[in-house]
Amino acid sequence: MEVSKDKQETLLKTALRLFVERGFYGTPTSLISKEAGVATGTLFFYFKTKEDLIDTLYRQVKAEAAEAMCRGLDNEPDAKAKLLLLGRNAVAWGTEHHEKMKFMEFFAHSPFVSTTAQKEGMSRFLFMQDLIEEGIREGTIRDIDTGLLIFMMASSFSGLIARVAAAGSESERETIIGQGLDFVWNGLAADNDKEQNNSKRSKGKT
Amino acid sequence: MEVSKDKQETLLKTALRLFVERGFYGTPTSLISKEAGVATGTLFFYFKTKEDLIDTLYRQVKAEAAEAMCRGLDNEPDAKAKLLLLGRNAVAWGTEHHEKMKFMEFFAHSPFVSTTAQKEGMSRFLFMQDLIEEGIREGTIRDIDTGLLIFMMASSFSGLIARVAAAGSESERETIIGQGLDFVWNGLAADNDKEQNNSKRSKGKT
Amino acid sequence: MEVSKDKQETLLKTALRLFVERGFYGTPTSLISKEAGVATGTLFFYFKTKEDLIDTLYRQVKAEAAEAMCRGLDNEPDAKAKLLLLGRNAVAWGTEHHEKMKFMEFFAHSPFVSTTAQKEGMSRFLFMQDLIEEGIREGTIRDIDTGLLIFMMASSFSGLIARVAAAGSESERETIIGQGLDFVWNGLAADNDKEQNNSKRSKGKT
Amino acid sequence: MEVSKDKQETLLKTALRLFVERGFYGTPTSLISKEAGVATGTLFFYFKTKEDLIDTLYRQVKAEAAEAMCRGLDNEPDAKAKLLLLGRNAVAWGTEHHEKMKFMEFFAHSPFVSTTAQKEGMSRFLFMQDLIEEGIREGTIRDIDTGLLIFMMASSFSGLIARVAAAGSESERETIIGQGLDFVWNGLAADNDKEQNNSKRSKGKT
DNA sequence: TATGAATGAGGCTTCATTCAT
DNA sequence: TATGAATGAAGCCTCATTCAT
Repeated sequence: MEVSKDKQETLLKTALRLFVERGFYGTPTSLISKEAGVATGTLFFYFKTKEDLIDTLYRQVKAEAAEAMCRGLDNEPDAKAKLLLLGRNAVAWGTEHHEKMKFMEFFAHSPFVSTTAQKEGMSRFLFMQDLIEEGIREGTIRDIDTGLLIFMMASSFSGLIARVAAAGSESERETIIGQGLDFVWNGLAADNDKEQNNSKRSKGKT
Repeated sequence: MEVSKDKQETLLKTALRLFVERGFYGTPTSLISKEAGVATGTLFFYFKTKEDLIDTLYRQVKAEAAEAMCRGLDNEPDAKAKLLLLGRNAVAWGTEHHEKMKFMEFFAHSPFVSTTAQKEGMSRFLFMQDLIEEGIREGTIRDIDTGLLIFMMASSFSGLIARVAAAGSESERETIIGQGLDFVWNGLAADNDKEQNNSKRSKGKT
Repeated sequence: MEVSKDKQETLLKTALRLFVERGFYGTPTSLISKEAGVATGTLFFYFKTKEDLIDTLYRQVKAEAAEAMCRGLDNEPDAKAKLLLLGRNAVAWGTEHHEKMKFMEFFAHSPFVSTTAQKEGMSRFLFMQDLIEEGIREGTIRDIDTGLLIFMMASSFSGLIARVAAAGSESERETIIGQGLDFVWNGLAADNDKEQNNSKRSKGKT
Repeated sequence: MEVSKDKQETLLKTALRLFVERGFYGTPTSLISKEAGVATGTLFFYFKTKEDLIDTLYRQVKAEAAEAMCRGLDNEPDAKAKLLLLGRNAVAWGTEHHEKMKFMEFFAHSPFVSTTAQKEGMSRFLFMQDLIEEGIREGTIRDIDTGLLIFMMASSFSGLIARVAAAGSESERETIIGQGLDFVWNGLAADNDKEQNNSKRSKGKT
C-alpha cells in the first residue's frame, strides 16, 4: 500500500521487509505485489523471476552495507583507528538498518541468491582484508593467518551488533560498543598494542 | 537409500543432510522419504508434520552439541582452562559434524523451529554463562556485560570453526585453532591475564 | 466440458451436478475443474476452499428455491389457496430442477455447509410459518403445534416431489399432484375445511 | 475403548456412532479402530473393506427398524389400527434409537451402501404396501396411487419423528404424536373415515 | 507500462489397506 | 485371531509465472 513514484523501488522495499519477516519461500510474490500496491503481473515486469528479485535486492543491500562501513576510513591515520571506525560504522549501520542486516545474514549463504551475486557481494568487503594486512605491516596486528583474522573480526562484529540491538538505553549501548571493540582489538592486536578501553567516553582512562 | 534398522533414525539423518543442503522449504518431504528409502506415508507415521520433523531434529542436534561441548569441563581447574577446552570441544565437534553445525546455525532463529524447541535448545548452553561468571569471580575474565561476552565468545567460536573447516592440513588446522583461541581469550581476559599463545604445541612459551 | 462466458458460473453448475451424483467427499476438486473445463487453480481463484464452493452453491440454490416456491402467493385470497399454490410451485420447481432439489435435501443438515449458510437458507423459508399461522387465524388450519405442521407439510411435499418425479406421463403426474395436495391439505385442515380433491381438473367440485 | 467380548459387535457399534457424527468419509477406519479399542488391522479382519462395514451396518439397522415397526401389527383388527400402531412404533423406535434413525436417513440413498443392501433394506418395508392395500380393500383408505400413499406416509412419519425428537416434555411429545398421526390418517383416509383425533388420551372425543 | 484472470506443476498430508509377526 | 508398522495413491491447496487486454 506504499505510494511511490517508482514501483520497482517500492517492490524492492516491500520484498526486503517480507523476506526478513517470513523467509524466501514463506513470501509469495502475490503477497509482495499486494503489499506494494501493484498487480501480480507488475512484479514480473520489473524482475524476470522471484530469484531475480532477491538477487537484485542482495546486491543492493550488500553494496549499501559496504559503502556505509568503509565510510571515512581513509581519513584515519592507522590500522587501529580504521578498525575501530569500521566497527562503529558496522554497529551503527547494523542497528539502524536492522532489516537489511538480518537480510544479509539470512541470505549470505542461502541457495536463493545466485553465486555471482554472492561473489559480487563478497568482493565489496575486500577492504577488510586490506585493513588487516595494513595492520600487520604496521606491526600493530598479530602476524598470523589473515583469513582467520578476517573471519574472527567479522563474526565478532556480528555478535556485537546482535548484543547492541538488544540493549535498552542509549548509554548502555555506548558502553557495550566500547567493550565489544575492546574485545575485537585485543583479539587482533600484537602484544604491545593491547589496551583495555576504546569506548568513546572513557578515553584517557588507565 | 540408506540401510538402517530404524527407519525413524534414517529419516532424521536424511532430513538433516537435505535441510542443510537445500533449506527447509527447499526440501520436499517426498524427497526426504525417497532418499531415506521409505514410503511417503512413513515419514508422517513417525512425525506428525514436516515441522515436527525439523523440531525433533533441532532438539536432538542441539542436545548432542551441548553434550559434546561441555565434555570434561568439570575436570579443569579454572575458567581459562575450561574455556580453552570448551573452544577445542566446539571446534572438534563443529568440524567433525559439519552438517549438524550448519543446521544449528541455519535454524537457530528460523521460524520453522517451534519456540519451545528454541528455548529448550538455548537452555542447554547455559553452562557458557556459568563459565563466564566463574571467570569474572576468579578475576581472570573482564568484569563487563556478561551478555556481550557470551555473544562475542559464541560468534567468535563460530567464525573459528568456519575458518578451521576451510583449512587444508591437520597441522595448519592446529595452528589456527591455537591462534583463534588466543583471539577469544585475549578478548575475554582481564588485563593481567592476557597471553599470546594457547596452541597446544606452544605450551610453555612465555 | 461446458462452454460458458463465466467460469465461476460453470464451476458452480458442474459442482452441483457432481455433488449430487457423488457426494461432497466423493467429488475431488480436480474432477470439478476437469468437467468444468478449467485448470485446477481456477477453482481456487473463485472459491477459497472446497467448502466455500459448496457454501456458495447452497446459498444460491436455497435462495432460488425459496423464490420459486413463494412466487405468486401474495395474489391468492386465503391460506388454503396459498398453500395449494405453494405446493404446486414446490412440485414444479422440484421436478424441473431435480438436481437442485436433491442437493438441498442432501446438504440441508450436513456438516459440509457452514452453519451460517444453513441459517441463511432456513430464513428464506420463514414464509411457510407465516402461511400456517395465517390459516390458523382464519380458522381453516387446525390450531395445533405449528412446528409440527411445518415439519409435516415440508416432509410431505418432499415425498410428493419424489413420487411425481418417478411418474411416467404428464397426465399421471397431474393426477398425483392433485392427490398429494389433497393429502397435505386434509392433514392440515380444520374439520369443516376438508375436501377430497384439489387437482386442477376437478375444479368446480364441492 | 469399549469392552466387549465381541470385537466385531464393538466395531459396528462404534462405527454407527461415528458415521452419524461425522459421515462416511469423515470417519477414518483408524478412528473407528481406536475408539473401539482394537488395532487398525483388526477391523479388516472382520470386514473386508470399509464399505463392507457400512453395508453390514446398514442391513442390520434396517432389519432392526423394520422389525420394531411392524411389531404387533398382526394383532390389530383393521388397517387404520395397524397404521396408527405402525406410526407409534416408528416414532417410539425413531426417538429411542436416534443414531440409528439418522444413520438410516443419511445412508438410504447414498452411494456408500451397495445397491443390494439398499434393496434388501427396502424389501423389509414391503409390509407398508400390504397395509395400504389392505386399507384400500377395506374402503377405509382412499383408492388412489399406492406409491404416492406410501411415499407420503413414510415422509410424514419422518417429519413427525423429527418434530417429536425436538419436543421438550413427555406430555408434549404425546400430544404431538397424536396430532401427527391425525395428520397422516386424514391424509390417507377415505372421505367417511376421517376424524380429528387419534391421540391416546383423547379417545372418545367426537 | 500495468493489469489480474488463468494456468498447472508440485507440496503436504490423509487414509484404506496389507502383511509379517 | 490380533497387531501396528508400513505403504502409496490420491486429495486439497499454493504459487510462480504467463498473456490477452
